[in-house]
Amino acid sequence: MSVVTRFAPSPTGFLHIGGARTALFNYLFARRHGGRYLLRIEDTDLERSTPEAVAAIHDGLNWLGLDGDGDAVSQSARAPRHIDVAEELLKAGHAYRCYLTPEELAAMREEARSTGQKITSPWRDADPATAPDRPYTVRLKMPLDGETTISDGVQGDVTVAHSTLDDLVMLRGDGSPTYMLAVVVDDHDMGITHVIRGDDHLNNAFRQIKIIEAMGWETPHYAHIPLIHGADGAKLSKRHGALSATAYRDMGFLPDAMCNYLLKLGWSHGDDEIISRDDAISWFGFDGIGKAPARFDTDKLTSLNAHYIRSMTPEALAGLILEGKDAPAHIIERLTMLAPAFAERAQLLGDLPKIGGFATHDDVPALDDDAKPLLDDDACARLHQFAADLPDGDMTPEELKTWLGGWLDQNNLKMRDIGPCLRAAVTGMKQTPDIVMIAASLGPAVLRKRIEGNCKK
RNA sequence: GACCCGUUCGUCUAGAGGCCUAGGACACUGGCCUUUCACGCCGGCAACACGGGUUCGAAUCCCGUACGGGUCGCCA
Repeated sequence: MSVVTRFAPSPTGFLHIGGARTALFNYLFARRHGGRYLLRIEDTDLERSTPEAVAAIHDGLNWLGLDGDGDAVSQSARAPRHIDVAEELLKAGHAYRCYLTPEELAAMREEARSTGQKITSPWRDADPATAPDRPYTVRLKMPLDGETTISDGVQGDVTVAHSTLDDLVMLRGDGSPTYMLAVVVDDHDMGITHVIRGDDHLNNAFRQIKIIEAMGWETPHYAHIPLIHGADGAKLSKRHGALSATAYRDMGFLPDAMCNYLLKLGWSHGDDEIISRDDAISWFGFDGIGKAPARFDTDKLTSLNAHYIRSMTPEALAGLILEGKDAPAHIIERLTMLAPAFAERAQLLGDLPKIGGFATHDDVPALDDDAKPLLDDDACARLHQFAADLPDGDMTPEELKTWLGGWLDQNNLKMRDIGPCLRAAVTGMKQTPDIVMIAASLGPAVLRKRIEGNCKK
């Protein structure tokens, strides 16, 4: 049997971080089994669904490399089909028209809540001839006794007594299908074999199964994954910072880091931490998923991001340092050489231009507050001497290091006498990678210009 | 309230009765390296929610308690 999974977000905003993980798990499971991973937009609630939100979700999925196979299905477009199924269930006697008004329902619900009972519509077994002339909903007839057990891929065997299940509404008073009906019909029609979703749907599954059984369809395999919580353990909400996947892109996180982090959040493969997409595909399975909700930890995401930044190519890093701007060939070459060293101290993509900005041009860089104190009169005197003695030709870092060693000996100086002040004058900063490597990459002309510019006294 | 699910270091987790004086990662922290910062390396802190069983032996199995989460919509 070929595996078919789906990610079915409701387009009420952006791609939620929890949704992104659900999508990832669906994607991974499908790929693992050589199956298909589909997308369905649950836009049944037209009032809350917007085209912008649909676009935002696609944007988020695309960023993470989790586009669905083929075009996304729009649930709202399938309403006629959903209604047909409800009619069929009505005809077969599995469903009934319920004429309860919202007010009556509210009262019954309150009553049921206090007694711990489920609500039961009096119309379930009423004589159709007594039906009033007013809008009605179509409800599924739940079995009155017995129980249902779901063998969930993550939760294991879960059993619920039918006596706790109320007759779910499939068609609203205005004739439109509800989510409960729509998911079931769509999953069936799309041939979904494995339903992987948040465990907030676990209880719904028992209701949905009854529609499936009433239609005589095959029940899919379920895997209800635990939700993600905020750092304080509470449900993820706005006060926990960013909720949307793309907000993390804007903050400077890499999609690979995000996927790796999301994968590790609630799923594990022994002690493995850095997991490539290929490994994830070959290792992923429900047995590695924990049952308890996990807390979102930005620190760990950040450390993973730092790792993935370091693994980027020098060319890609150079592009990031330039923030997409054009630069002359010698600058590109310089940045490509320096990039790995810059990457070593970056945690977010936005750190790169801050760290390597001084190398993106040949002008004299401004001194920041930490660098200024390093350039006192003594330091500047040494730097002028250094600039005067420096040979004209370009040198490799090794050659410069050798020359510098000799120069220091001649002048009876130590590296600490020239390193910090040279760094300050040439980069404008107190902290950078190896100054010898930087100096070599800048070349004598730029070095002299910057020393003179920043040591005018 | 009813019904479902869960509970190992601060956080993510390894762990499927003896391999556990509980391992890894992030965070925190001591040190080394060094021209600064970072990386790296070495070390430290720190957990089986609680109480009963079962067993020669339990983080692992059973029961209860506490706490946390989820669901109970003509929302999805």
